[in-house]
Amino acid sequence: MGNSSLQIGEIATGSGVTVDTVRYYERQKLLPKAPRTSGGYRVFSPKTIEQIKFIKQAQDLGFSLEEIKGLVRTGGSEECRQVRDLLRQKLVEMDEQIKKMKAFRRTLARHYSVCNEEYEKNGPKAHCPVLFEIEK
Amino acid sequence: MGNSSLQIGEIATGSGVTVDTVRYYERQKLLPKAPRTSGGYRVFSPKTIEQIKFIKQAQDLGFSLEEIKGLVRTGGSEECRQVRDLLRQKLVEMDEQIKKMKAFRRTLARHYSVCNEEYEKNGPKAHCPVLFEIEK
DNA sequence: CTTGACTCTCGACTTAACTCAAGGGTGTAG
DNA sequence: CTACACCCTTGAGTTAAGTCGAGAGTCAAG
Repeated sequence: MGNSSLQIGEIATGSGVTVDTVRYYERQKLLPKAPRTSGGYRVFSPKTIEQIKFIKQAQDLGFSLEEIKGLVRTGGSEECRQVRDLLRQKLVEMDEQIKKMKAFRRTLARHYSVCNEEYEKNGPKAHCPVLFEIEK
Repeated sequence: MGNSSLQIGEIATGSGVTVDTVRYYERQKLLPKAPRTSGGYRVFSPKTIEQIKFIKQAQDLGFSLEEIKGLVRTGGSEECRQVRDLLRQKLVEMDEQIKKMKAFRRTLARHYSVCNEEYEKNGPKAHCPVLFEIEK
């Protein structure tokens, strides 16, 4: 039974966001409503830090907060099947996304080598052939 | 020598954006400044459509317009080496991104199977164990 | 030579996801 | 008891990437 109640500033620094963001996430229902002390201070459990990291990670991958809310269902009254179905759908979407990323990576790699060859041949003043310059 | 001059509406429908967006991209220098007719209408070549599709594709993968501008260098006066270096850097970033996507996919997949098992066991009223509910 | 569809600019509005400022309470150390 | 670092709410501001409206010009068809 370690000391497991943190205040908002500790949550913020622990998870790499600002206190404003933590409050914002609570308002947006991405985090459960934190209980309060008699003085009105929010009280958090340490796992809130992990929750925020999860949110940030998903966000970094292009999920909107609205979508993340779906992945996270703070409400608790949601039925398990709904969450499960949403997760399955997200998995499919991610597979597509990964595929697209790889394809785009190949596109960029091709641009890179065209660009590189041109540079090797004509030096720094080369007329860059990438994309919009490709249009000859 | 096919007919190769389109007006903004054709570009827009051809690339799946609005005319406002095309003008916006021109203002933001994501597209070269289109020449005008005597009447002031912009004149585009059909490859503008491909250029816009490229932009949209990159954007869909999480690049900001500012980053895409870097990949695209409408200016023409840029040195080839700079573009090449930027491309190389972007390739590295994309590799990281793809790696992260795969890791997150695994996270979601784990959530999915936990969720699914719970559902199989306790039916639709199951207490969903995913993430924020994991904190039993 | 008048429709009607299309285009032009300019400036204001929108949405997402914060971010900040003002004005005021809380809590603990000295 | 008084600093001082925290915390609170409310409401306004910010940035990115469009989106919309007003008012006006262009151009092919009839």
